[in-house]
Amino acid sequence: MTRRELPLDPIREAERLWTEHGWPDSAPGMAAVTSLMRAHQLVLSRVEAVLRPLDVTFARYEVLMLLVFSRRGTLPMSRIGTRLQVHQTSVTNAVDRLERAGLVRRVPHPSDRRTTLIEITRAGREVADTATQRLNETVFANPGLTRRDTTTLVDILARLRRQAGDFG
Amino acid sequence: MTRRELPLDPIREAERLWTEHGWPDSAPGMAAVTSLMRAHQLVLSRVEAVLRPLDVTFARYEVLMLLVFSRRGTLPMSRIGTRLQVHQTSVTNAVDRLERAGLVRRVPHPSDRRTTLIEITRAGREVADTATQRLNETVFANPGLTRRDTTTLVDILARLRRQAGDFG
DNA sequence: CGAAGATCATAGGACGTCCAACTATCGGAT
DNA sequence: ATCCGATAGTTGGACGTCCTATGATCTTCG
Repeated sequence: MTRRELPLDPIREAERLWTEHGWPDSAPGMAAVTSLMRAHQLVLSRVEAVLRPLDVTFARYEVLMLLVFSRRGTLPMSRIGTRLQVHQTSVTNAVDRLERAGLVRRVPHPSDRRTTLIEITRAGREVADTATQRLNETVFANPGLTRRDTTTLVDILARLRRQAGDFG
Repeated sequence: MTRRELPLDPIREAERLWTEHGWPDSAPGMAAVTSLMRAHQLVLSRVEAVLRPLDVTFARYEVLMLLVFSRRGTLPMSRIGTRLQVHQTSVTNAVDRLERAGLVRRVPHPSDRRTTLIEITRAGREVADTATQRLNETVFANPGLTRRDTTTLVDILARLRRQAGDFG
């Protein structure tokens, strides 16, 4: 199907080249950034494959779960954006699709007419539950790493995120 | 500007909720997947900010570097796709834009009329050099992690990628 | 040698993300 | 009381990624 000539890790290759070309101090950082890009793609596609039959994407699944975990099953758009760390327009996009699919509903905020509240529907909760179950079973319970690597990864990325001003 | 109420790490929060809701075995995996998504976004936006003034994106930068590192400054489209682990259509897209910007050129393959060779231009090399220098200085030399964390991260993600069939 | 199968590249479409611009609405300062 | 800056959402556009389908070209094998 593909090539059999022992496919080396392209990122290790790049790191070697980086060092040889006189940028040894930047080689590890380059490798880290590149690894992150690839790993993200791989993991995302695994997740999307699981969600596809349910007609949701990971982005929309995250919105649903945020609503499921909220007290009243209701949140302002703005709150969704800050919690998920995505641009407001991405929230509008996700909510548009979720609403079209009948999984959430836009309702006016009682006191502030600028804000729109998003309310999860019965169908939305069902999709969220099914999706969670399948993701837990097929991906989260088996992310492709040992338990030890998994927690180390989470810790390191937490430091990276904090350092980037993500939360702390 | 935003809220001052000590913003906790949303991912730690989610992990806690996951455990409380009866999915303790999947909580670490969920946290890992989610962390990867966020970290990817953060790092990518840092990189794109550096490249924007040069009118290239990271995806196109990667194509340019692949060509820079190749013997003759020439590679078939298909080769670019497999090396960068992206879909063929993404390569077509990137090459279209690079060619429009005069950074690469499409030339016919001498013996196989199906394949198209991509050749980097003088201008392409200059952009690649400048971009590399700036990325090295501003991002790769300082990825937001200690050197130790950086190498650990690369190692863990390598295991993840191999496990997903990325190379090994 | 000729048909069937594999490979290469492109076109069109769906999605998510960001940015810039714009409209409403709120709220605080003068 | 009013004016002006901050905040909430939407719209339109640029990009990257994938998927499916399609047209050319090899390649392999009966």
